[in-house]
Order: sequence, then structure tokens, then C-alpha cells
Amino acid sequence: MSNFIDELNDAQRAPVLHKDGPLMVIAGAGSGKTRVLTYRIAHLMEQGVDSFNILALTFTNKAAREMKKRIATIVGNSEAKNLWMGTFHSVFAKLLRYDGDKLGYPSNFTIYDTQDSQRLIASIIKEMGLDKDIYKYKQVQNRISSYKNSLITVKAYFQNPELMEADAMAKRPRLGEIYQNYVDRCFKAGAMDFDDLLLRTNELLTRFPEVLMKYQDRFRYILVDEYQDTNHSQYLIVKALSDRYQNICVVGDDAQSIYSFRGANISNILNFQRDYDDVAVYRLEQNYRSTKNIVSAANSIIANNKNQLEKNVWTSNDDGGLIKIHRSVTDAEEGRYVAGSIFESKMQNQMQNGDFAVLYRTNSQSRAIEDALRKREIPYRIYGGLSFYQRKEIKDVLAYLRLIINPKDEEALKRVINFPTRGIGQTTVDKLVVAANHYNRSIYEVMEHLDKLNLNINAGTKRKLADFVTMIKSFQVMNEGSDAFTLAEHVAKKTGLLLEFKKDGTPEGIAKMENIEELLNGIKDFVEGQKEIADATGSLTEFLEDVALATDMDKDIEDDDRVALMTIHLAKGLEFPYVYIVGMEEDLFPSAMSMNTRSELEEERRLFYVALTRAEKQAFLTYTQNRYRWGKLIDAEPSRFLEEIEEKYVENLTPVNDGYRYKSTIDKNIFGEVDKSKLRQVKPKNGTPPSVQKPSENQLRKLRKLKPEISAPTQPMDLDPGLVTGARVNHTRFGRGKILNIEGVGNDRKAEIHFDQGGIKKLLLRFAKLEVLDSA
DNA sequence: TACGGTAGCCTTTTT
DNA sequence: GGCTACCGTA
Repeated sequence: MSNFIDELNDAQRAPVLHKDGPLMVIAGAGSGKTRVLTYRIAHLMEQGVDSFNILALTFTNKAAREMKKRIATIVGNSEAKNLWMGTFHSVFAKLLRYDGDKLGYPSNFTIYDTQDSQRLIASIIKEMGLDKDIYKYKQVQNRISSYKNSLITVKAYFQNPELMEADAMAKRPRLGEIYQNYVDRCFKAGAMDFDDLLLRTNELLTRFPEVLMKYQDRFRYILVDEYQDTNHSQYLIVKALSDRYQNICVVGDDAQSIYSFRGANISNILNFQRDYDDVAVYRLEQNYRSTKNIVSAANSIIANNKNQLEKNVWTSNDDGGLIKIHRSVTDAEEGRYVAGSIFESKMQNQMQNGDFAVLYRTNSQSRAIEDALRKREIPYRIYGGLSFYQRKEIKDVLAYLRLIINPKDEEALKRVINFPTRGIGQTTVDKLVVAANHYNRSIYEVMEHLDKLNLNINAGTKRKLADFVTMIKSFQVMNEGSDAFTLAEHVAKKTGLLLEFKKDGTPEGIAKMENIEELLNGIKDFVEGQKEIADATGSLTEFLEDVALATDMDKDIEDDDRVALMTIHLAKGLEFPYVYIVGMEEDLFPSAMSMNTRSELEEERRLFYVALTRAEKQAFLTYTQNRYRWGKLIDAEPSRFLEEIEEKYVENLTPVNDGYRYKSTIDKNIFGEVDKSKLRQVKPKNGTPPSVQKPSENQLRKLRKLKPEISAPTQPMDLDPGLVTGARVNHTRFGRGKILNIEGVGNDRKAEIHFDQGGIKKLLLRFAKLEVLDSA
């Protein structure tokens, strides 16, 4: 028997040794949860559980790879090979490649990224002749995405008057039609978006019991990391798969739930004990990562949240330094301070660049930091933001490759049919789309049968279209006999993509060409690497799937030594000796978008908690009084979160007087003369005199009507405390009534209401707009 | 059909 | 301050 178990403390050992039945591990920040997961899997295997029967769902693919590596060193390489481990999206994409045909999907289906989805939705809105200012494609995409994550299919949507009502109130009565068209078009294109990977898995497991049985039997032991960040769709998949053997282990920390904006439902973890019988609950409360000061300060922050599981995170580490708070006048100065401070620490404490991280709320904040680091010649790496695979030139190459694998892929086709330009314009593409919709075929199929169809396209253009099809077909033939790298290189040359950027001659063009070359190198590495992995073939399909689901965090970082720059969201699960949290300002952190409800604000606070607990030795918080936003200088106020840290844990490097800890000094600084009204002035629309008038009663009515658009909830939100059994309420459509009963939690909270007009209805509180008239 | 100029939106976070 | 979608012109 191996001795790795001895490396664990008592609290960690218990869940590792727990064999059968459901268990939940509530793991405070830095308490060694990855270690527990890793050792639990290794232990199961040592107990004789076949690795083939274990499924582990992690938050990043990189985390999965690292855990797998660690497990392999304990139980041996060949044993670890069969483990299914990865993110929800990558694991179930793989599953759908095997069994998605039952739902009518080809095994080589394309995965649409968010941009593909948005482009398709934009063109559907245009084709339907809708006003793009009302139907904003990003908002529409968001809405559809949240439906999918709540398992609301098109059919379910049209059966639910509540949802239709909500969209109609938001002046988007035809949202359901867009949804319908979008789903149809994706299906016709042989494409799934990110949400489909979960939704279709659910559909598969529900509609085909034999498939469910097969995977229930295969995955006898299921482990889920970061369970607090699973959404409803993911929850149901896990529930279904674990239903037979009930060997389900979830690990998480409700205090670190920060993804509700993409449908994560914190009640999944809060209700775990209700969802399964005889749940064993283990708590990891000892923090091994951070100093006492950091742990205590973090605890004092999270104590401001009301909704949380009880937990007492503690550490036996040293006190460490106080948390340093620094104020600057501009964001540029903030950057200079951070760069200077990193420089000093490196000198004084013999630290490496890789020991430092700069965390921020929004990607756009990275610029000022980058500039300052560059001036100091401190190497850094930015994670997230516009990732490599999202760059235009890379997406162009990938679009050709996608088309080779799946010619029905509409978004790929539209992307490259005239790039590099070959004389096929928008008008022609529009005609093809109309024909494709009419014949219920893909655009590519229409192009293949151009001569048989009587489309109003002239002979010259027809010739060009035929040439394009011939070219793709020649690539497909080549794909049969070559590896992904050889093919991709040929495609980049043959299509003229490389030349296109080369002849451009500008530095940007050169950079793009180099990026394409880097992509080709990446494909080469991939082909080599896949040869070592079981049941991988190094095919183009596999490469494209990898790319579609890759995140910036998945990249294996060469061991060069750089300061890490990333959003707080991306930093989850990571740790650094020195952490700088920049932009501690109202409207930025907490974000202006997240201050409408208590639950949104609490999520921002959890985000701050996550940020602070990344630090091992020392944390710095910085804020500025002026910041460039949208190219304009605006004044900024210190974040309320600064006040929330218990005072004894912080040191103000830039003290403030007047009894206020973080009073803004906007009026006294050199920007004092800036006219604030100009900074925030809204540009008047054409013809509207910029005079200030009291809004008319008519305008007020309009505003009131518009309000639902803003508050039409796609996320769980705070509910009126008056919404209790017995309360009298008014509903926008059904009129007045009385609440008979309230059931469910979070997103699923429903009220049973007896309406005066007759009838008892069960309404999802998330969508129902109820006004409390008279609380019981 | 290609291309250059510009108005308007944007920035919350991501698989 | 930058991107993109749209419009006008050649």
C-alpha cells in the first residue's frame, strides 16, 4: 500500500477514504481540495476500482491534465490512461461524438463559439427584417443561452406564457421565433454551441434510456470539482449519471461561487444534501496557502454576505504582512506603482517574476498595467482577453479547416467564401442563404447543386462558386491521406491566406502571418502529442475540438518566468506569493452592472474573496481617483469593499484624513478643475435640443414600460421579501391573486397563485413579474 | 463588388 | 479609445 495517504491531515483523509455513496466536501480557500480529489481518485484505483469506471469533471482542462499526471505517478501510467477527466464541455462533447447521431447530429459536428453564435443570430435578425436596435444580437444570444442552460427548449418556451410575456414586455415579442430559427440553423449546419454540449447531452440521456444505462454503468464513480459553479443543465447531467450507483463526490466552496452570470446556480451545492440520500459531508477549513492576516481579512470580507454555509477557515501559518492599500491619481500611475512595487519586491526578497500576479475585474484594465510593466522591462503574460484562437487570421484558417470536416458549417463558410476575396459578394451570399432556407438545406449543399437550381446568379459568379466548392473538395480528398499539419499548411498556402497577409506588408500584416505560422506549429505539436494518448488519432476533427474548447488557462506554460495578468475569474484555483488587486473602485469593482440586487452584490463580494485568497504572502489593493474609460477620463470613488476589511489587517500606504478611511479627494487633486458634467455628458441624439426638461407624463409611462427590459431577469435575483404564502399580488397579465404556496429554491422557486379572474397557476418567480399588494 | 470612411456601441466576468 | 457594421462612391 502506498503512503500518499499519510501526507494528508485528518480532515482531508476522511473524504479520500470514503468509498461508496454520495459525499460532499466543503473546501475553504487554500485548504487542499485538489489534493483531496487527486488522492481520492488514486485511492479508489488502489482499492480495485477500474479507472475506466471513473469520471472526473474539472474546471479547466489544464487542471484535469495536471491531476491525471499526479495520479499517474501514484498508480502508474497505464492505469491512469483510461480516466475520463476534463471540463463538462470537453467530456460531453466527446460523448456526443459517440452517441450524438441518435439526435441526428453527425459525429463530426462543429462547435460554434460565442462569436459564431452571435454572427448567426445577427444574420437571422436581419433576415427576419427586425429592428437591430431592439433585437440586439448580443442580448438575444445571452437570452437564448440562459434558456438553454435552464433546459428551456424552443418547445418549452412556446408552452410557457411567462417567458413569452417577459420577452414581449421587453419589446421583443419575436424572440421565440429567433430562438427557433437559431436552433434550426445550427442543426442544419451540423453545429452545436457551447450550451448545446450540455443541453443535447441531457436530451440524449433523457430520450434514450439505453444510452443513459450505458454511461451510468460506465461511470460508477463520479467526481465534480467546483460544484458551486455548475448550472442547471450540468446539475441534471450529473444527477442522471450518478443515479444508479450514487457514488457521487462533489467538491466546492459556496463562498467562491462567481459564475452565476453564465447560469451557475449556487443552490446546487446548498441543496446537495436534499438531492441525495445519506450524504456524508466533510469540511476542509484549514488553509495552507496564506498568512493569518490574509485569511482573517478574507473572512472579514465574506462575513458581509448573508447567504452562505457556515464555515470557519483558519490557518496556522505566520501572521505575515498587513494588506497594503495604495491610492493613486490616475490609472497610469496605478500601473507605475504596481510595476515599481514588483520591481522592489524582486530586489529585496529575491523573488521571481512568476511569483507575482496582477488581478483585475475587467480585461480592459490590463492595458495600463502592461504599459507600466513594459517600461520597467518586467516580463509578463496576459491570460484571457482576446485569446490566440479568437484572432481574425487564426479564425480564418480554422474556418477553412472546419469546412473541410463539416461543409455544412454555415458560419465557417460565410467567413471564408470571399476571403481572400474571390469575387463572391454579399448579394450572392444572401441569395444562397435564401435558397438554403427555402430548400431546407445547408448553403454548401445549395452551392453543390447550383446548376440544377434556378437561382438568379450570373454565369461568372456561378463559375466562382463552383471553383470554391472544387477547392474545398480537393482539401477533403487530401484530408483522407495526410495528417492535420500537412493539410493545414497546404490550406494556408493554397487559399492565399498567407499571401494575403504577406502582401499587406504592414507590421500588423506581418504579425498576422506569424500568428498563422504559430498556429501551424501548434497543429504540428498537437499531431505529435496525440500519438501518445490512448484512443486519440491526431485527426483534424480532434484538433478542432481541442481548439474550440481550449481556454487560455489550458495552455501548458513553458517555464519562462513572467508576471501573470488576468481577471479574477480566471485566477480561481490559482495561487501566487504576491497578489495585486487593482481597480478597487465603485462601479468597477463592484461592477456598475452588479449593484442592482443583493445577490449580485454578494457575488461581487465573493469575487473579492476569491481574489484576496489567491495570495500566499502579501496582498496589495490599489485604487485610483481618475480612470480612462471609453477614452474619457472619469472620476472614481474608492470601492466599498475596502471599508469592509477589518481595519486591523490593513495598512494604508496613502493615508487619508478626516476620519474616512478611503475618502475620495477628487476635488483637491490636479484634476480639480475638470468639469464633471462634461465627463459624463450624454451626447444628444440628432435634432434633440440638449435642454433639460421635466419628462412628460407620456415619457414617464414609456420609461415605466421600458423598465422590464432592464430587469427582465436572466439570472437568479433577489425576490421581494413580501412574496410569501398568503400575500396578495398583482400580475401583469393574470391580474390580482393570492399566493397559496411557495416551493423550490433559487432559480426553481415557484409560487402557486390563485387568481381572482379564476384559475390556479404555478409561476416561476424568476420570470413572473409580481407586484406585492398586501403582504400576509 | 471592393474599399474607405465613420457613427455608434462598447466593458463585467467565460465554456 | 478601438472595433464593427453600415453607407457611399468608384
